[in-house]
Amino acid sequence: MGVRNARPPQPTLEMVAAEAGVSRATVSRVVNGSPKVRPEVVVSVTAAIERLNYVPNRAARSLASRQTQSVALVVPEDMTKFFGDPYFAAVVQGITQRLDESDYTLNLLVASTDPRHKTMRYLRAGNVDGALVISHHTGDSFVADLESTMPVVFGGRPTNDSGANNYFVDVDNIAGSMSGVQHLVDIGRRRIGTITGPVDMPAGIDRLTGFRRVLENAGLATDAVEHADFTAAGAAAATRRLLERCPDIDALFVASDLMATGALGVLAEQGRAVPRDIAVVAYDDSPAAISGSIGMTTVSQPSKEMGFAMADLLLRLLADDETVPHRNIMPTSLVLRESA
Amino acid sequence: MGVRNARPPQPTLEMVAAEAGVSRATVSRVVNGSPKVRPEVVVSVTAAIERLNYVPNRAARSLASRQTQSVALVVPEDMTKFFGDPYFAAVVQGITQRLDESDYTLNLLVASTDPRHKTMRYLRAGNVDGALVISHHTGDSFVADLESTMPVVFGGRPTNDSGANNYFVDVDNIAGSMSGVQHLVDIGRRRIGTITGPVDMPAGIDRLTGFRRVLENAGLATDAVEHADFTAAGAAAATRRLLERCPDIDALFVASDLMATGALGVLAEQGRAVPRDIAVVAYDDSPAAISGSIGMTTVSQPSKEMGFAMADLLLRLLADDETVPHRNIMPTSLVLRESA
DNA sequence: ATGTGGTGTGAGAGCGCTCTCATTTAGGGT
DNA sequence: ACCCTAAATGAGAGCGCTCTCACACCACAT
Repeated sequence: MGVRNARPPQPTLEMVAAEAGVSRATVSRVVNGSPKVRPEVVVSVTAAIERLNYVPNRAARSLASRQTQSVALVVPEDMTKFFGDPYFAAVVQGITQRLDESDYTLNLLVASTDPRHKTMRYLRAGNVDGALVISHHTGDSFVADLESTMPVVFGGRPTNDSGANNYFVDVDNIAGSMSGVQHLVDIGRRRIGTITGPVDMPAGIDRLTGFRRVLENAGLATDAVEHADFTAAGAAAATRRLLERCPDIDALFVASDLMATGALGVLAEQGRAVPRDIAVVAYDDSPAAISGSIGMTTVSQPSKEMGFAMADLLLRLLADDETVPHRNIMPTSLVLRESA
Repeated sequence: MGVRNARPPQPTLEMVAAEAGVSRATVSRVVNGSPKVRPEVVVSVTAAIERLNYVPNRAARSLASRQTQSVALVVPEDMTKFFGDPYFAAVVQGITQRLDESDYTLNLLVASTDPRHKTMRYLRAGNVDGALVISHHTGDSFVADLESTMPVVFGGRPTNDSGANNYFVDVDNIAGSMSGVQHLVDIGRRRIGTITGPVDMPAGIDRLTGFRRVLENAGLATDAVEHADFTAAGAAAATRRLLERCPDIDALFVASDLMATGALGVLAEQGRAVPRDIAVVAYDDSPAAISGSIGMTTVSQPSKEMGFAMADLLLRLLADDETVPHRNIMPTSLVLRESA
């Protein structure tokens, strides 16, 4: 184990109490902002804390209070995917924004392939009071275990939302994708293809459903579908397959901005002009939508606000707020740029 | 505070001990893999643990052992910057790779503007056994406090590396940038400009120093310098300034791949062909170097390996390994692609 | 029989905090 | 003067674990 390179020991509550000439309990009250301490005592205790540069020990505190004041963000994806997609950046930003207003801290658990087990142990070991889960797949069974242990809020409708007792924040992905695809129909496109997200994720499934629904309503073919994995490279490959199979498409609905960057690359490479030859509508309205040489028309979802809402929901759950709604469905809107 | 939505209480060591008919101490030994327990006892205790689905409580453990088995990665940048730059993704990946082999967990602290204080409190509250710091700036005084509290390993030479008792992993940024700039000289460019990183960061300063050194050796002008902030947008603006001030440049050394994407955008926009009109050499060899339409010639640094090395160094420090070297300088190499 | 030296196990004292009570103190009311 | 109440404080029992000892036990040698 090792003796740890010698460090000056941190001051304890006990020491502060001695310094201030009061009991441990009183110092604890001051630290926790209890109203029932005489003002002058508060002052002297605060001074003692200052003098000793005291910081309460988290382990002791959480052992005694059975709370950790921290929450986890569980992301069942590998690092590359997590860092590669600006969508995650936005969500995390929203989450931290809300958390910064509280005194909870965030624990990022990007649980790729193997350490799924390790992550669960970490969570169950009482390291956090609650969890936020984003980008979960059908196969992610660990979620059920998690929910029996602590409050959980999902980003995106959970795959097993049968009981309706899950808490989650989402957009109406079907309506969102419908607005995007409808736009393609409205501008006169008739042979519309799509690059989908993973079909083991609600966001992937629902956006595909929206696509189909619009085309069926319009009496158009719905066979130009290729699946991808929410990565640029995966979308590029899918786009190649699609162009090979359906060379006649005049429009493309891509289930995320990041994937659209991949698709646009292939389109350029094959000499298909956007939007003239092929109009493209993407999804997310993340920075990826405007980083390229051509601005993307995309279904905008308030990713950052969703992160904020998730954290807010969880915090209220942790505060035993009885009034919290189980689901928070946020609005999407179509943002028109150059690609369609 | 709230009573926490009722959850089945987690089993404790005590309960496992009762279940297995041994003492707490023995269960503790089994859990911690002590060799001095009779094999048959190990079996029965393990069975009891399994039966109760026991997971040790981290708070209690760390209170008693004075260790947390987790380390922090402190990044004094805002979220957007952190998520925007693939360099960070690579480093984090390397860190987690090393940590996954151990039983330490990572705590990501992306400490933007305000919560610097909050971060320090978190760290000093004994939440982690040690810290990794990347992307630190001259003004980041909190680092000194940190070092007096726990072992710290830096990614990149610390700004105050006076005492030489800091631990860090880095590349020779001066030599690295020299190799890149020298290449520009070697291919016959004579009016070479640079977009630098922030000059309050060693990586920014050193890469600029390398730039200057090569040009001075070659008897070329070193005035075509514009400062940026390691973001694509910042670099784009700097490139515009530079082209305005020195329209005659025939080569550009950009201090990071991400910044180079911004520079290339401006170059394209202004109709300067790369590499014909302006040859570009970047730095990092991150995915950003190959994601664009033109492959970047770039100074490759082993970002992921550096993350791995940082974590490795810290873990050895935590294990009281006396033999750890204070600094680990890793090699760079020039990767030739199309941009120069 | 007695001693000697392991080796596995249990008892028990904390780790630094919170929180329930009991106790003290001050302030009315009669 | 008295009692009664309310407010401020302290004493002390844990929270679930680790870790130091002391002890019991079993060879094996004397």
